[in-house]
Amino acid sequence: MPVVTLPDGSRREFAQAVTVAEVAQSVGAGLARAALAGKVDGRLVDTSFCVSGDVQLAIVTDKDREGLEVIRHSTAHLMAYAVKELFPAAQVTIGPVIENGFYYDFAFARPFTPDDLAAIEIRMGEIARRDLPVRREVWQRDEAIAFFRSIGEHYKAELIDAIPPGEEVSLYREGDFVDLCRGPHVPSTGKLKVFKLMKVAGAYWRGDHRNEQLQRIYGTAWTRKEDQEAYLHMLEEAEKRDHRKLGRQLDLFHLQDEAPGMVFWHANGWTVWQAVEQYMRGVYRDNGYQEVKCPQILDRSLWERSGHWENFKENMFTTESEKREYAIKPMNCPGHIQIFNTGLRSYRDLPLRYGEFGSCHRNEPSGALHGIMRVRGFTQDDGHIFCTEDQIQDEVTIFNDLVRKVYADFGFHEVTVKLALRPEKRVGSDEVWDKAELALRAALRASRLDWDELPGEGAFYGPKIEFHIKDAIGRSWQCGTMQVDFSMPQRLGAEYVGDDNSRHTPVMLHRAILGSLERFIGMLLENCTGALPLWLSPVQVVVLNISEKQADYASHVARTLRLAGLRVECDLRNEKITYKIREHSLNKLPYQIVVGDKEVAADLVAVRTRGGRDLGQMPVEVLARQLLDEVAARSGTA
RNA sequence: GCCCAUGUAGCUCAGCGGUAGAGCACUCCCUUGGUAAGGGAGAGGUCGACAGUUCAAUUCUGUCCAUGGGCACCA
Repeated sequence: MPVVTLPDGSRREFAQAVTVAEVAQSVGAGLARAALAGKVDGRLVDTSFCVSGDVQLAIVTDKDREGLEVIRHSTAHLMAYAVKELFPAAQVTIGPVIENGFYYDFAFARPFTPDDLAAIEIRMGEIARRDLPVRREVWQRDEAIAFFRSIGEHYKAELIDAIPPGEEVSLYREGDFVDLCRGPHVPSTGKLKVFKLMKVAGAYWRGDHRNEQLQRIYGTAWTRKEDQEAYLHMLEEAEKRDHRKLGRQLDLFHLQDEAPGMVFWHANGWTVWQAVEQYMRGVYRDNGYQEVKCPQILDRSLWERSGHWENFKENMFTTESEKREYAIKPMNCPGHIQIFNTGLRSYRDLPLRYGEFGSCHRNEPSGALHGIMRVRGFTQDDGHIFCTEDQIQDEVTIFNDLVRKVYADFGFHEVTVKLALRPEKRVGSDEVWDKAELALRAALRASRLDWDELPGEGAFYGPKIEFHIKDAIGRSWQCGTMQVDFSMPQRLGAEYVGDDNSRHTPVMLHRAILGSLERFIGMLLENCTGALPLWLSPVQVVVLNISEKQADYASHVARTLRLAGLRVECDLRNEKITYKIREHSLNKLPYQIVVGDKEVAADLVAVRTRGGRDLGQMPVEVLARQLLDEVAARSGTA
């Protein structure tokens, strides 16, 4: 006699075992129609799930987040069904839910074309309208494997083979389509109404590039048509925030065919760069770093000793001269160790912190390049801290706080933190890795940060904390990082004399706050849609004359503001004031000063912001002071 | 590197087996105008590169290069 407790606390008693659907029906016909799944004692199940004992039960509908996930998962199956109907020779593999939708990977002899996608989407709609019931079946694993082999689904057979013994093998059947799946799914295909196929892409079987490449079809699915439209609209809007578009519009930088992955910084972009770099130089200065600068090119033997050659030679640019082979530096750490090694260091010198704006080159795979976010020539705000084991946690904790302060100054408040743990290919003993990973966890806890752990994603010499920021369309990019390294100092012979008067190897912390200046500036642009805060704007103020008569006065105003330390332009073109204002506003120029006869007569300036806010008339000295305050505060501009 | 798509004027894009078109930007002229586009005229392109098919290729085919979206990679 099961007693079912609903989320509102009400209890229902049943004479015998009941399904989730029947419980929903007992509450009301409307709820029964809306039911997509159930949540029994916190576990998501099908509406056909049978409740035999006393449980907490919630009926999941399209109002619930889980309901949307079930819809997306079932839509992935619907797509696989449609693909199998249209292309029986295609093999199905996996089809998970992802943010905003789902994908499904297929093995098929020829590529799916955009026309195929359109046909698949139409067929999906037809199958959905058939309103086929979706039924769960539990199979014996050997039978399931034999079954999928018999219908030519070899990937599915392989997947079942990999399910741990003792775990249930569940299949879902809708119409003629049967798929291995943990579930749950919607009760029938008629629940799937709002979806759209987005794109086709290649993807490796089991995510391994040594395996065959499958074809992945991405789709989006929603509970309501309006939600899908809003999502598609959001994507369109996000395109306008693309840093590549903004870079062109605002005349910041460009890339061209002759230099793939290397940036041409224009005067405006370089001004932004300098504002960022000078700010970071202050961060070095105020936080106990010594700024240094190392050679661009170093002998191959050094990279062999550091371990970089073995791990990354394919991705290093090399050059040779007089029978010596060199590598263009992909990293700054070996250079910093060379500086460390020039003197006999004492434990009293530690922690010793070096910082560099290090220009690095890496021959990244062509497919990895992305605007200025992922490039081949880039500049890191790279630092290395030489310290003792006892100092690690403090240094990492201080760094964690510093990163968040710097990000806040740049207007980033949503930062996700990840901890990448030992990879398969690594140097150093397990004992050393245990120590390094524990140290980073302890520091993260001390900084009261939440983090996700990424097994196998660490650097070859140590684990790393990663600070991620999202771009305009929600892709996550690593910017800051903190890495503990017990190996490289030893490999490159770094030593200090301890208080016991004997030699020790220091620990090395690799750290960057921005990561690469290129990427960080790209993120900045997308984050503010090109409307940079005043302190970072390439041109902060433009002075506009209404007609020729005020040209001298306008020049005088511009000169005054420039002498006050602002970046100022004067626009004396023979154009209407409305025309000039429109153009500078589109260029996101923060402050526009209008001077006409009235301002000349009163010795004032009329000020407006790029957002169209009228700040009225004021003496130019007052304006200068206000703007300098805004620069100092690093705040945004309307 | 792999899969798919794309590459035409400075930018955004249309077009087509018979050697190219729009809007904006640019130059000149008129206009001296008070807070997001005043009017007129003009100039500008070996249609990404190289091969092939063809009487004829920007258009069709192939290779390469680059870009975009994914995958893989990311010290």
